[in-house]
Amino acid sequence: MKPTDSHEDCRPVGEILHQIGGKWTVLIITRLGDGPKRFGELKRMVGGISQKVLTSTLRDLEMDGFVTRTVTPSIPPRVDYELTDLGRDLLVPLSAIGEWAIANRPRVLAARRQYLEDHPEAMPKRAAHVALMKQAAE
Amino acid sequence: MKPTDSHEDCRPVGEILHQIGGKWTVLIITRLGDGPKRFGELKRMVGGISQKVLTSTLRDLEMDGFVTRTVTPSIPPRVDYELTDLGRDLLVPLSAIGEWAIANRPRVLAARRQYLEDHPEAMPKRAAHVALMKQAAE
DNA sequence: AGCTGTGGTATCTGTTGGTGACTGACGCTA
DNA sequence: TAGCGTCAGTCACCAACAGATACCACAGCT
Repeated sequence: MKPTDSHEDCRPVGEILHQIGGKWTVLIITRLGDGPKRFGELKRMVGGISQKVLTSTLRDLEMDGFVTRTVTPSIPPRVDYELTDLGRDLLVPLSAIGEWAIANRPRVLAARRQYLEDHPEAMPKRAAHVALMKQAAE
Repeated sequence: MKPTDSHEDCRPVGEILHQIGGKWTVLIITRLGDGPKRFGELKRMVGGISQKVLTSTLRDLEMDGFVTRTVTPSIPPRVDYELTDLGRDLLVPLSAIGEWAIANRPRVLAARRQYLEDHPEAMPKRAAHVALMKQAAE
């Protein structure tokens, strides 16, 4: 089987999913789904994100054409972020997968517990796993 | 310090999307959608992935309960990977977002070109952006 | 001996994301 | 009038992680 053909169908998927797979991206896009938001507003809504990371994530989303950035040069300055048509378009499959994640998280957590029972030596190395395991513990 | 309640709806989404947002995860899951595959078979089908990354990605997917790993201790050893029910379940929203990515990649690429025109000084810092820009250039 | 094909590990580097300090013009307040 | 907080960032530094390169053990074939 030739890698190249089927390959080309899937590369862009990987690329774009890699983009939106950033740690905070989904949170931000779904928050913006309710309407335009200011920078600090987003920061408070998301909770736990640093300014630097929020800034760069929003820059990326702006670069990809998912959000617009509107600056009002007042004192204090005001910056509004809003989803573009493309962003709202993305919101559809994104929230679909979001609902899937919410609905199936127990299954994933159960699978993790199971895995650790079956492979007791498998120390979870990745932080994300540890985080999920803590969720599983409660 | 809990910022918001709606927060809790979205954390799991971020976590799971971060997992499947790995560079190769989507490729692998969609390949496995056609049926069980052997390690080397997957490696050839995906094309360009290193063994280590394929191994660890499959480990993660196994840990999350998306694939099963069946070892036949022959010489040479044989390892088969197959989607679980949970994995096939995930395949549905995942391929939805996959189709979105394929359909909308031109829009994203156009947005990137536009952004670089509007902000000529904005050298893309992230490697993923550079990769996409190269795609945009051709 | 040397090669291929099997699945996987050891090591190293580039990227991501996180922390804390700093900006600059203003408004509150004590 | 000196200090503190708001707002939307930037900068320097750093730990953690993802992913690429190289290697391993085993068997069969030539």
